[in-house]
Amino acid sequence: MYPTERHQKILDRLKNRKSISVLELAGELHTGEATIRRDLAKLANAGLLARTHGGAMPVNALVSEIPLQVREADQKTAKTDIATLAIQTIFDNETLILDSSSTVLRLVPLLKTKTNLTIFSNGVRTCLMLADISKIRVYGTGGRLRENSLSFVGYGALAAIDTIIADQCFISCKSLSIDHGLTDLDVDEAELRKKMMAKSKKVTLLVDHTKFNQTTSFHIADWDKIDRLITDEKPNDEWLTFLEKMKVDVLWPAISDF
Amino acid sequence: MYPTERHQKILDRLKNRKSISVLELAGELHTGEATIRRDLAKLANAGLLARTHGGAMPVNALVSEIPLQVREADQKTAKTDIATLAIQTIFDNETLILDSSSTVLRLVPLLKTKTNLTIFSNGVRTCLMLADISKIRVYGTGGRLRENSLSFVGYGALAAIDTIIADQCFISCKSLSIDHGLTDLDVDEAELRKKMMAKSKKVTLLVDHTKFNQTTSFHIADWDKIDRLITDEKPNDEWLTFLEKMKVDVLWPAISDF
DNA sequence: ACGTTTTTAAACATATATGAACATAGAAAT
DNA sequence: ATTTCTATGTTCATATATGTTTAAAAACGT
Repeated sequence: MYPTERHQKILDRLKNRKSISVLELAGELHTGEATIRRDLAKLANAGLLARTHGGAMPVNALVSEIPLQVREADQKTAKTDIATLAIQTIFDNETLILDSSSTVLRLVPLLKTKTNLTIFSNGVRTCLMLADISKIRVYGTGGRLRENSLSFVGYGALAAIDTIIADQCFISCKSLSIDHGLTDLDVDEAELRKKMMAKSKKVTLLVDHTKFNQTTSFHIADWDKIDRLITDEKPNDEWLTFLEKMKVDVLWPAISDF
Repeated sequence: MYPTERHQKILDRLKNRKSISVLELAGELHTGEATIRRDLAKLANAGLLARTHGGAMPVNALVSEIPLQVREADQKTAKTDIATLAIQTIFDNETLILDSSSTVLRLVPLLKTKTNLTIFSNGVRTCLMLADISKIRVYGTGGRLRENSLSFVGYGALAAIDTIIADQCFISCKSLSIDHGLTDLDVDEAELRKKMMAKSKKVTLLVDHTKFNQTTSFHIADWDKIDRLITDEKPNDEWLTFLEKMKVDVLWPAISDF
């Protein structure tokens, strides 16, 4: 049996179930566990299913994004580290664009240390948190509301971003790859981030280390669009060399240990 | 069973309950207490439930996250009465505009009884509550965020409303007067409501009885722009005569006592 | 306020799952 | 026929998940 044929069978089996195990698949498809794991890794990478320990779950948006939220909760300190570095790159009187990601959201409380900021965001939670800081002018993009991420996307959001020019934008994404650049699971979010970057003089990417060397369905940008990358762990030498070549400034917490 | 799958089950179980205990979950899901505690910690960390001693409570995360303002607390039954009447004027497949007022907000939970609605709103809380009802397409206007009302106003909001045509709009206001029509305390909110009315085939005003015979600074509209008025008490004869002359349909709760 | 009981979170132990490295076999290309 | 490539299996160090124990914290009854 060819891999592609098996991939299809795996997806078929998963369609009618809420989950399936590696062992189960290995048995039914008469192949080894390693093979199944490799298959699942590919399918998960393509966004066709969600990997779990011991098996996989279908990615019916509803089901899949919740576990992702949970997984993200683990990275709590990572995101705080990132935010602490990021706040140092922001200056008084700037106009910023913030995306709707939870990583960027962590930056919001720290913004109260700056004065006279103007901030645009498509994140409902981001806007809500910013509303507490009265000295910041906050603009929401509006647009279609994505329920699971509580963010505005689509034509309305794109049009809103189109009307402005920002000094900086801070964005995150689901996955990073040297070959494929930044990618995301949602086409609307990807489009919007593309626009955000285009309308900003400087682009900073905030991502924790778990996002490296992964690819998801929708392309956001290539590395030449990124000015600065802030993460929670020192990237490996391959990445550092690559990022230097692409003229991306890289910041991670250890850098302050000198 | 995988952690992610169990997380989902925990959330499912919690959906229909006011609380659930660790022991109960451990029993039903055939796993140890420690595991459940670890799960709950993660889910709570992700904001998907609230931890209690011995168990967990559902946290309608989106809504409860926002402290309900004092304004919303009083006139509670009045606004519920109004919402109950208003929902009967809404039909499946309609496109609605809702303003950001707390009176109109009370209408949102009742919208789940309708199908295929498309809703535009400038209220952040309105959008958040609507996000819970997955079968509704929700569009936020975006614009400058007014902190105290958590609503979007200004050019961005006006431009967003300008792009649409709605079947109905539901708006409220600070004060009503026979001579001066509808008025509000905020110039931006007034402008926006004017635009909302202009872009709707039918305009319904939701106001409790305390708003009658008052005037505030900014003019929203005269009575000829209003198609229907829903309130919580029968207006006096002067008002009834006037509203009849202006061809405004008036609804109040007593009307259903027949 | 006090002591008792329950609940919790951290530390540890164990079992299972994972991905990387390597090896092998068969298919495709030369 | 030989080489190259791909798919698969095997092994192993590591990561993850769960259960168990224990000390501290919180809730409770008196």
